[in-house]
Amino acid sequence: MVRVRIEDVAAEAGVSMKTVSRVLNEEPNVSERTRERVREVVERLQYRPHPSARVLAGRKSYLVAMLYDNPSSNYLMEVEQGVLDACQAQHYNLMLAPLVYDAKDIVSKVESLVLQSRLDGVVLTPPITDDAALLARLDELDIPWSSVSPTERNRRIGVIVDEPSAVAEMIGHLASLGHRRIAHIKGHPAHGASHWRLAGYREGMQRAGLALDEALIADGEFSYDSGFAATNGLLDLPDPPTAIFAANDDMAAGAIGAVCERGLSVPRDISICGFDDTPIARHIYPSLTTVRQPTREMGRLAGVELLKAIRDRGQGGMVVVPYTLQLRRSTGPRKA
Amino acid sequence: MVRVRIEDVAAEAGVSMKTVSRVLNEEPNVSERTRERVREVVERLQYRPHPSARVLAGRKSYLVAMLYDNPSSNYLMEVEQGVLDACQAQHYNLMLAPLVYDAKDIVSKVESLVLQSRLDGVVLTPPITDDAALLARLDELDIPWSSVSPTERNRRIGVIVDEPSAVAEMIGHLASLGHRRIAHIKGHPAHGASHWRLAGYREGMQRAGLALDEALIADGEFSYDSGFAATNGLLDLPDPPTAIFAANDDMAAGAIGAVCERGLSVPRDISICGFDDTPIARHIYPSLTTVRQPTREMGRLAGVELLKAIRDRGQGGMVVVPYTLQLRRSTGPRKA
DNA sequence: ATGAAAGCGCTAACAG
DNA sequence: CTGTTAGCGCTTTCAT
Repeated sequence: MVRVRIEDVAAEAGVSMKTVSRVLNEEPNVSERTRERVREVVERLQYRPHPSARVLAGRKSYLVAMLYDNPSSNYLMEVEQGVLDACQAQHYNLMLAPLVYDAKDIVSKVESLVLQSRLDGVVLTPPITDDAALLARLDELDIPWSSVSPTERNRRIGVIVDEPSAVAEMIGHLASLGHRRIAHIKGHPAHGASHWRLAGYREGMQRAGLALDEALIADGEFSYDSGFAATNGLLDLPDPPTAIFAANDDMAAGAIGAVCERGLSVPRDISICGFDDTPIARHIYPSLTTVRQPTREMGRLAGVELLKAIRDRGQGGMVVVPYTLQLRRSTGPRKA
Repeated sequence: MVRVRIEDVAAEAGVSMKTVSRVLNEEPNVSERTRERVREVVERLQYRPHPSARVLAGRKSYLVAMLYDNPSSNYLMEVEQGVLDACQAQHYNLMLAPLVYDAKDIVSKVESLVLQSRLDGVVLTPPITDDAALLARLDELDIPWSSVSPTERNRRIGVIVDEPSAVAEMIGHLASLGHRRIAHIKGHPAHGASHWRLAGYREGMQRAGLALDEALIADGEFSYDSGFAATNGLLDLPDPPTAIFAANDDMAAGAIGAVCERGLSVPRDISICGFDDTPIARHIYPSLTTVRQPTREMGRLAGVELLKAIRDRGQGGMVVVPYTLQLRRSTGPRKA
């Protein structure tokens, strides 16, 4: 089994190398008949261009990187799979770039990464999506970038879900179960998602006509432990909440842990809900009511939009994907 | 910022391109003085070889693939990170190759992958580790391969933990808590791990001097749902177990769900333990007693051993890494 | 121990 | 619309 080269295809199709190259790269100036013939030969010979030769000769690297901070979160790994889906479909390579989000030298780190590896573009994930200096530098270098769930929603290219509406709807669900004292455990302050989820909480409370008690808004940082601690604080309040909306599933899991630890029961004594629909949501007891974001699909779309922009600056945009409320067993009617 | 090429280094050091190349690739036939001088210039100019040029000109691809079946398991993503650690450290690229494990055409699929992408080697994960036909073909093609937790432990290159001992120790722990009727939920039959964990269960029971009741050995397939179903079966037994060892954490989570569903309590009414120490183990209530495998480290070592073999056939071997018992809250004394 | 020349397989720039 | 020529930056081969 010896490798088929572009020359072989050209000979077989009775055209020049360059014509084959044009067909492969969907460049203009090839007649439809020739195009067809070349495609047929490519298919028959199972020809695949040699990636390194392509990169070396051309000005594109066919390489994009995904920049991320927390390498072991479930969420990120789902996104990664999605980005990978998009890249593989278009024969791009994906480079994983774990970054310690230390604002000090992040710009220069990314800069050398981009230059050294000749990246064609980058996918940004929270909270790196919100580093203004980095975004500015990428623009200067003319490197297309695409963001997953950036805080600034009108930022050119990327994917978002309408988080405030999702949360407001979730609060509405709790209200419809009779809850009036609904608490919120906030996410990590550096993540834009925390901001939008809090906004959705406020809006949901208002829409449901419920009083906003600042004592019911607790600090968290997206981790299990922070959800656990925040819940203990809430339960110690003189007039504790009957429902808690945690800004993500990990914190909701922590909340359930804290409630169970006190010998209370979810949802009988208190309802808990989260956000993300990570695998854990189905695997804890009781199963978690949460907002489902199509995480993998979001990664894929972020990749697709980025590749559009790479092919043609000016293409690619901000895609809004739908969320869904996953009503499971951790929420129920307010205790009589 | 223009790219430094090997020519620039050569000129600066007053030698030929080829000499620089020799130093870079640690080839012989360069005097120590020259070597030093070249290294100094490389450092000063911050020179990095262009990966594509290297691949195109040479016979190595600097590319290894990780073959896997189930793309969304926590376990696999940890392993992947580890393999990535090893690759990045040695400037190799990692290609992710999700494969539908359908024994029929897996050999030819892998074959074309290896040939088309010119892989220098592959990392295999369960259950692909155990496909004899595939292993034979890789050997024929002279492609080095490294396995993570293969069933056959004397298979040349890879990483394992001593699973039978780990499980036997866990059973010993349960026995020391007074449990005598200890059940086991088996893993997926196609995975070698299932075999070893069952063996460890039998051995542990024997060592503890406990009777082996085949009715207490239930089928599972590593999923939450299969653990849930198996547990329901066990609890319906005329003389149900007081402790359950599930072959992985997901099934243990399912077991806890099934127990809670019946209004029973873990560990008061029944003890549950798992295997793997995935993130879920700390995030469910009660937190899960389990066997910790250093998953990411295992991926890294599989990568390291593979790269040794790539550099020099005959190098690389089977590494045994230590396990640890993570005693948490899901196991306790047998109910009086 | 070192170097010169000839590609690797493709695309860019320029001709027709 | 199509083809020719000259590299991309490195490693290989073969001299010296």
